[in-house]
Amino acid sequence: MDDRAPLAVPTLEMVAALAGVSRSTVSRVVNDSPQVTTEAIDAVNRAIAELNYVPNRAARTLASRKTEAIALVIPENTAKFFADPFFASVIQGIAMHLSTTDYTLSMLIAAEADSEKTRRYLQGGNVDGALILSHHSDDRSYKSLASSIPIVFGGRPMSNEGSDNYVVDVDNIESARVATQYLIDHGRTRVATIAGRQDMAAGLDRLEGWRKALAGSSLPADLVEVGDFTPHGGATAMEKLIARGQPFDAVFIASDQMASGALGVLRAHGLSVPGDVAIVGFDNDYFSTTSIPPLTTVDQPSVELGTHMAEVLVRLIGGIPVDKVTIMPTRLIERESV
Amino acid sequence: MDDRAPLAVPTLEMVAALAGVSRSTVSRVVNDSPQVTTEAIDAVNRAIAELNYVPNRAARTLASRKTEAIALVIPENTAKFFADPFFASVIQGIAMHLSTTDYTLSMLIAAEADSEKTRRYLQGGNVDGALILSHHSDDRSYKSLASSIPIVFGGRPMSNEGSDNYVVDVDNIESARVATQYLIDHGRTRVATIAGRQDMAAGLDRLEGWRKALAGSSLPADLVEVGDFTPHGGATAMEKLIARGQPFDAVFIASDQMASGALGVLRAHGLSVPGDVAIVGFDNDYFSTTSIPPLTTVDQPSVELGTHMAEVLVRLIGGIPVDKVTIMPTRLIERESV
DNA sequence: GTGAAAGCGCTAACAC
DNA sequence: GTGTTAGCGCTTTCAC
Repeated sequence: MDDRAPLAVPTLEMVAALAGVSRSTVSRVVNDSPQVTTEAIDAVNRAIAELNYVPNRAARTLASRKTEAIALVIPENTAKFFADPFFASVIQGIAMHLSTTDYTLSMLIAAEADSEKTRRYLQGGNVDGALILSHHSDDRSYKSLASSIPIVFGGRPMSNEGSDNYVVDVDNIESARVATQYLIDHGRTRVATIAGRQDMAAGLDRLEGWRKALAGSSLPADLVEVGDFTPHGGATAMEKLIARGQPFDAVFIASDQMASGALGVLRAHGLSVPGDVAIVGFDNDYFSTTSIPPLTTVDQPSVELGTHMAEVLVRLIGGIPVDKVTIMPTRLIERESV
Repeated sequence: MDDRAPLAVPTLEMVAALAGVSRSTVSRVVNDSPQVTTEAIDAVNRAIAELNYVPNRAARTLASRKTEAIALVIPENTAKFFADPFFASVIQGIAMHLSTTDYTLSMLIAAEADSEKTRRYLQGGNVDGALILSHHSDDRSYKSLASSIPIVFGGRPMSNEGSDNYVVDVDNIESARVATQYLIDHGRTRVATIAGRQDMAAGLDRLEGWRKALAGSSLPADLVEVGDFTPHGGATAMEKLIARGQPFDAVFIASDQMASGALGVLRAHGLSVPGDVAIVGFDNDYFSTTSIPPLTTVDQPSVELGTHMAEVLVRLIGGIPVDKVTIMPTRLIERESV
């Protein structure tokens, strides 16, 4: 109507004027301060509605020193696994949970080249806290950050000496042990493994679990090939395993994605599952349900892992006490590959 | 060393003092203003390094009215497809590209319940622009936003009447037509389709392409079942297709994820691929390369789609002219399912 | 319970 | 080329 003030973004001051109160009062109402009279609240809310007022986040952040933002740091090498259903689900869980709060989610692909940039961003008062997704060896730099800003790790950091971090994880060692033991309990005596990347905790720990199970049954633990958690990596690892020429009747594969690649190779070599080779995977992603045969695998609550990470961080920021370490439960899903 | 000023975050003012210049000059250096003497630049940079100064983003945003932030809006219904390799790749492309710029990526899961919240966020001066990922019918609300903030759509909006939007997409109709024609050219005469969700443009358009090819060859176009782009949906659709009792010797499936589910059903029914039924999928995700048999499919440059979306938006924000519509090329990958 | 006043840390005219 | 001066829109003591 009035073209002279075309896109005037309403400010708190305008709301105050319209409501007939001071800016402080408007601010109090907006921030749910308890000590404001009902009348004032009503007047202000009416004015807010009428003006279609939206608080300016930058101004708020500047004045309050709170950003209401959380960073999701994904190391570049991990970003390549974006398509991995496990990671995707974790991220989805994080995003979904945060969308129910007032926090904003900033996604950061941390270039390994200049971790400086990431550190600056995190320390530059851009966010109230950070979620750091599972990654490899050089996570020491992030750990140091924890002293200046709340941080929650998804998957234990590689360098876990201090173990003074907040982390949400599953018990990879025990889960892998159980999975391997399952194979042994089903009469398999030559149990190989396709391990995950050895520069990631999950890769390391699942291999460790496999070793433990074998050691406990005094079975040889020599058949190990390392993959990279991708289908292609799984296929390559399986090729190598077969090329060794040593017989095996079972394989514990550290991720269903790798299993998807491995299964194809097995079939190409005329090896049947579970007839010739029994398989147990890890993740319980959709591949494991649609594969031929459906995969016996270790289920981990991926979405919940994300949800919980977000929850822990939000509490941490809010000064509410939380457990440093949360281990989410896994369970073996029995299907037809064993 | 000096415990009396423990965590004093350095400000621009401190840098100015240390460098012996005014705050304006520091600001100019930080913002790469051309008209500053080399000496001044050096002095400032030295001070910045010494103090480990990081500009406060909120203050900057407040003063300059630029946020240097971009929102990635993912409609809640789309968020469920987070694990879909196609979406994951697009997001990865976006994030990777943005990480090379100064822009920050805010991920927003847009709850359908209150799209108000999303709109407010986008209009509240929190971001300089927004990327909106492919979604369903009620995208009209977002389109109206385009007048107040630069917006780029990934995948054409459903309600494309005005077509006055910036969009990055592939030609789904033509790609599907080519895929279907390929089946026909290989002698198949009863070509069915498993379509994608009909409340998404990609679902609609790929079905349309299939129809076109069939019409062009005067073959019947009656065998269509609708899936939801997930493996499970693909399996269900295939079950229905088979349950019809009408013979078919080929199926164009609107996504490789659905094909993964469908393939299992085919096998369960003792139908061989491509012997009994030829299959062409869509996406060229990793499933198509590891499946048995490897899938002939339509490749779309998913990561590049994301990269390009980000590029277009950044230009748009910068006031640099860009094409409204970008259609990225697809190509048929011939493998062994036909 | 409410208002006044003083910034939060930075950018952006405008002078010099 | 560089400094001065105003704010950007909000929160937050501190009085009243």
